[in-house]
Amino acid sequence: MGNPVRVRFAPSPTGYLHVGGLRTALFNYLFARHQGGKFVLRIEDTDQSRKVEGAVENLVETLHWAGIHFDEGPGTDGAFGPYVQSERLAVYQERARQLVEEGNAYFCFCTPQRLDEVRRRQLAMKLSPSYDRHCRNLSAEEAAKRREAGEPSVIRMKMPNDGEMTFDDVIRSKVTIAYKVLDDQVILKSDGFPTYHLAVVVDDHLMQISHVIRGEEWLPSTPKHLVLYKYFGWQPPVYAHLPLLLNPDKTKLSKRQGDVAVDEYRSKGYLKEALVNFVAFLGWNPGDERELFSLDQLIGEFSLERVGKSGAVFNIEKLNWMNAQHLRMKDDREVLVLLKEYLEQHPLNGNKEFADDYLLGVVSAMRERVVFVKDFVEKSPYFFKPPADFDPAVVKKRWKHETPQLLRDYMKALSSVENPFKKEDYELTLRRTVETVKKAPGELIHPLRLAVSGVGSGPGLYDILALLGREETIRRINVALEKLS
RNA sequence: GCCCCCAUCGUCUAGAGGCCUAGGACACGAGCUUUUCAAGCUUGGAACACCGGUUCGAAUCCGGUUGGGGGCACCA
Repeated sequence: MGNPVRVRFAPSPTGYLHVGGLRTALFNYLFARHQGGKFVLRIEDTDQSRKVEGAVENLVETLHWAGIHFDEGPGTDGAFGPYVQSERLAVYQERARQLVEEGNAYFCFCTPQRLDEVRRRQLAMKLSPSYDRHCRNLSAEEAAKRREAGEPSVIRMKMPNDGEMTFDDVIRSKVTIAYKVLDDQVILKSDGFPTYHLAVVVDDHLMQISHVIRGEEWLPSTPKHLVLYKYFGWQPPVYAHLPLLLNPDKTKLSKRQGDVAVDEYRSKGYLKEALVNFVAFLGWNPGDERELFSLDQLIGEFSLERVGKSGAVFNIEKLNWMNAQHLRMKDDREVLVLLKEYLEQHPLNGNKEFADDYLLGVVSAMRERVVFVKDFVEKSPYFFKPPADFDPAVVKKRWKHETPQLLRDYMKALSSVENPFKKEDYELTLRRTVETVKKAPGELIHPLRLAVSGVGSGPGLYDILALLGREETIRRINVALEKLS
């Protein structure tokens, strides 16, 4: 066995957790747990201009909601903190200075305007934009003099002039890039903050990260990181670059084309189980035909070897299906808890309280027919309040001349039954009622459903009646009679 | 423009040279079941981007083409 497995999820706190971020976090988490390693959360807030108030808290909260818990991170200190990069400035500055002293980096005094001009010129000449290394050969003395004079500067790393680098990636095997297409990257900005490239290398090393599992957008800059490892004389981690999550038009997943924030899915009523399961299958699969997994099962099965290379479109239809599946896997009691939560947050008119037993009845009647918890209310509102109106199409189809009489007969029969409190009693009574007048059951069943629910579809009629109870059933029939006759 | 990555049904994917007249899932169509709607079951249509090689044999290996994506900041 080699070094202990330590992985990290390192988002920048720009507001909310993106589903792509969730996927990256999840893969890191699954890998860590499967391997018996540690999962670290590190906040990459080295761009002051992109700071968003409360973003870290929100990020952590969302991760926890999804069931992804970190072993070390902000507020959960391990031996390698702090885990927020803006609190580690001195570390980066010292390392940057070391690089300068050893001749692997240099001070650069070029102004943003000059850089801009250079870039424009290069573009005009159809060259790829990169720093022209104007300050690379400044003497140490001159650099010191200009810095003392108060001239703003950054530190750039020196890229080798020629040759190429080949590195291994668990997902893509070997990747080769020529040094000459790589820039003398800024590693320390003029405000004293590091750029991503320096911070990520220093922190991953100091935090003893064994595997870097991150999005494919980092693949082209990995050689820069590797060069830094070489300059520092450190052993680089194992890299695994995950395929991107895509919009339906195959571009990199972004808002404008649907929801992208985990919070949005959460508030739309997606179960964390479904979202996690779904996102895990974007780029990974267990190799057989199972696809419904709990988080624990994912941990048990996950491996980087089974991660694919090509981007995956975020397909909401399948997510919906998975949500329904996960909802069905829960027993009635668990669903009851979710339903009560929903009811609390979305009070019906009159704020009526419903007994657990009643709600449990609704759950078992509707569970095969819902995708979201909210559907219990939205797809069968008649369980929560009497129908305000009646579906005209159904009225037209089912409400016949003889209907009112049939309904009256049924009410009468119901009233005379001793104890019509069981589902079977509603059915028996109905069959007897139609038999006496020589009608088909359907001639009463359909209008009766319409009368009590206002619509033409739903759970078994007798389930509805039994839940509503005799009194309410009769009340609703009378209202329907009044409104529809 | 330059560099890197990728390429199987509309979508997510299985497939690591013969088991592939390419399997599963979502979505879609049909049927069965049923008091309705779902669910369930059965079933249908639907893909190896293209061209060359290698090989007795290629979705699988190699090369090229095309297509798509990503990256080229004092952003991550």
